[in-house]
Amino acid sequence: MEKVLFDYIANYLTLTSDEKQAIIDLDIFRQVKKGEILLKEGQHTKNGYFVLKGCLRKYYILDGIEKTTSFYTELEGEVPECVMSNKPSAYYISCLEDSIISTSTPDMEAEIFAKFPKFETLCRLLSEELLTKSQNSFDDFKNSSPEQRYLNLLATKPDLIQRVPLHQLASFLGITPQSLSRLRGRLTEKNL
Amino acid sequence: MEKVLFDYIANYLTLTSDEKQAIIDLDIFRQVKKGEILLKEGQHTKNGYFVLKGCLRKYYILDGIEKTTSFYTELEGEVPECVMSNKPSAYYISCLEDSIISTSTPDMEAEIFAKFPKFETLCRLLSEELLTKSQNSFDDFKNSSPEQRYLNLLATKPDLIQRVPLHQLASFLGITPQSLSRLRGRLTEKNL
DNA sequence: GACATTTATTAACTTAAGTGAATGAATTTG
DNA sequence: CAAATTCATTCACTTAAGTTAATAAATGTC
Repeated sequence: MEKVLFDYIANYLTLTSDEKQAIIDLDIFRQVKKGEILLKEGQHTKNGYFVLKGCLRKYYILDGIEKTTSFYTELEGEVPECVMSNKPSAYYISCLEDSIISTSTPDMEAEIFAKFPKFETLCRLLSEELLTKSQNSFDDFKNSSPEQRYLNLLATKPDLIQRVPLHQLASFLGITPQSLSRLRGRLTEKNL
Repeated sequence: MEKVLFDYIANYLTLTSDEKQAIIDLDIFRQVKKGEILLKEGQHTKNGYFVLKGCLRKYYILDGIEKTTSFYTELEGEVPECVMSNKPSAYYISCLEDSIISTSTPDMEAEIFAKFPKFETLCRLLSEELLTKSQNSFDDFKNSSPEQRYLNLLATKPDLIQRVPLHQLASFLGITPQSLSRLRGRLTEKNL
């Protein structure tokens, strides 16, 4: 798994073997079993999550209904809001497939930034890029209909539709499972 | 305007007078007149924008229709995607009110990070916080109906509804101007 | 001040999403 | 393997959003 992570980092900057060793020494890799819940509503974790293999899901429970808003697959992840804010988490993060993830905490970051300032640059670049992507996705979401969102997902992340239960995809697309089912019916009818 | 900016920064870290002077020396403040377009679709700006006073608007033109996806008011702003990606901009940024903004470029950042590493920490913290906020807003958007979104906006940013034309608010809320008008009619009828 | 443009609303009609309920298939679990 | 749970689909019905068009008010411009 080190290789997967280092290849990813190599897109942003070059690490010396010292620096790589410092990351390995942090002992950040963790195996997670399908179904395990990493974060629950009301909890105060300090862990950020980054997926090396597998898939995590972020969801809220509103009026007793699960509302999935994100999936994290290979080379994706997030730092939960509660890590930054000290407020209890408003949502859950669970594991959809047996996964290997890396976890980090603000303390670990502070420690490694002090030793290797380069890592702070890395984190800055990553969060700037993620911010831009998040804003882009949000704009696209606002500018498109449920059908366009589904087709867009099909075009950009076809694997998700295979890996993930459809009713979870539905709330990810901002609609109900019934609507998604109907929408797919309409589409396959059109493309006979 | 320096004071406004420095007070904002003070929420994240403490600056020495040397560091403040370095910012002033960058000469980043700029007056923008209502109606001015700061960024057009197809352009390749290197400028990020941060509003000290006034209001900017981000919009796309799709099928000849303006789709507003963001407003930036006091102490808000963004670094356009084209700054990061070298791709031409997919959207416009225009000025809704006579405004005072600060602009920055990656070159300016590199220069000041080299002199004062603290500024890189500031930028990391800011983009991490903005990322969390962006993800939060996106989640809320997915989890709510147009009516809930409008009511939420009314509760959290009542000033926007005064400052901004309603048809621009509509696409910001992910609906058409007609739907927003109807929705408001429904609401005022309920609350007689 | 007259004219053009922008903005907001309203209405009639179409389309699609939400809701509640039922069903069967697939998957999980004891 | 049987029972329970989860998952996907379908249906009938309700609600609301999209669309097209018309109108009037507000705003900006020569």
